[in-house]
Amino acid sequence: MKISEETHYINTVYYKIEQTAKYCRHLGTQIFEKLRLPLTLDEFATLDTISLYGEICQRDLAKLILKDRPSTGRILNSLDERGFITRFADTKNNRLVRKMKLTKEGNEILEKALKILREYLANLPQVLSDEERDNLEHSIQMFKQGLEKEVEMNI
Amino acid sequence: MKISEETHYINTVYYKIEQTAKYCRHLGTQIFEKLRLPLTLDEFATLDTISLYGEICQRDLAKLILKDRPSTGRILNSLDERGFITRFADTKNNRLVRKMKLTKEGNEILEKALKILREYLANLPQVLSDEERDNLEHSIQMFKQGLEKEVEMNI
DNA sequence: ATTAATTTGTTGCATTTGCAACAATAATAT
DNA sequence: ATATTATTGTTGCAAATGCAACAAATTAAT
Repeated sequence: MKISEETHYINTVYYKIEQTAKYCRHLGTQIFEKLRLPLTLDEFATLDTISLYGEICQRDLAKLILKDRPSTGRILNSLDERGFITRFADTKNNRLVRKMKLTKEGNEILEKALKILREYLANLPQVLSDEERDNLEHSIQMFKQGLEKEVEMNI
Repeated sequence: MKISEETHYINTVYYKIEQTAKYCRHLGTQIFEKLRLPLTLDEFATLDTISLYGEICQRDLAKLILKDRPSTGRILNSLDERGFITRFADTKNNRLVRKMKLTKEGNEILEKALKILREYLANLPQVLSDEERDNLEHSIQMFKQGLEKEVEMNI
């Protein structure tokens, strides 16, 4: 194995961020399966985000949960069929949009999942110290803001 | 819009990392298309990683390029058909494996892509200062190492 | 010596994802 | 007034992805 001193892709910060993101997703789905939660990670993030904003239209939600519009619509269809959200017509800037909010059942399932998750995560060894995590959050925030100027997300 | 003070998923470091990773991937593919490079981002990363290691077996490569074994095999099939790599039988721990290395054409296309990329990236506004980027690399490295103990990647 | 377990790579399939095109509606321009 | 552009959500399809199952070959166990 010969290692060159030139920068290679796998040594860049882009690679490290993608790698870490994959770890996060794997770990997240593994935890959701292990705990037998009746929601996927994406569904949980969706319910949690709706609960944060109260009422929100689909496109705004799509931007928040990092999905495109069709994927967001499909996730919402499933949550709707299972009675966790209701969708209703509303307006945003005088424009007709489809907004949604949590139902009583949606709130209950979200609270239940949150409770189980919090208990589980509290018993995990801490990955970073508080200070290190603050540093990471700050650095990645700066980096993301730099990228935002260059990239077109088209959602 | 009511904002609660509780932590919500979209405020966690997991979310921020996934978000930033998506930006990286979008930006990467957009640049590769804009520059009309004859490789995709994944193909470039594959060639670049093979060139770094010289000779490597598929499974080890899969771990490095963050793909599973089938996806890695398919990327390699395509690079093989286009004459950028050759594959040959070899042994690793007395076990028969399929290794690969770059062909002359593979080296040329990689160098050409690297040259175009370097020129383009040199003219982009710097996203982070050197110090900030070092901080980010260090923080995310620590975080990744913490996650590695908890997550099973199965590649 | 047989059997069981591991490692590596491939195949096939089901799921997910991304993306373009469309419909509906409203804002803006001419 | 009409046409153009923009926004939102859906549909449909192609591509990518993940995953289980398999084959081949080697190591470890009994």
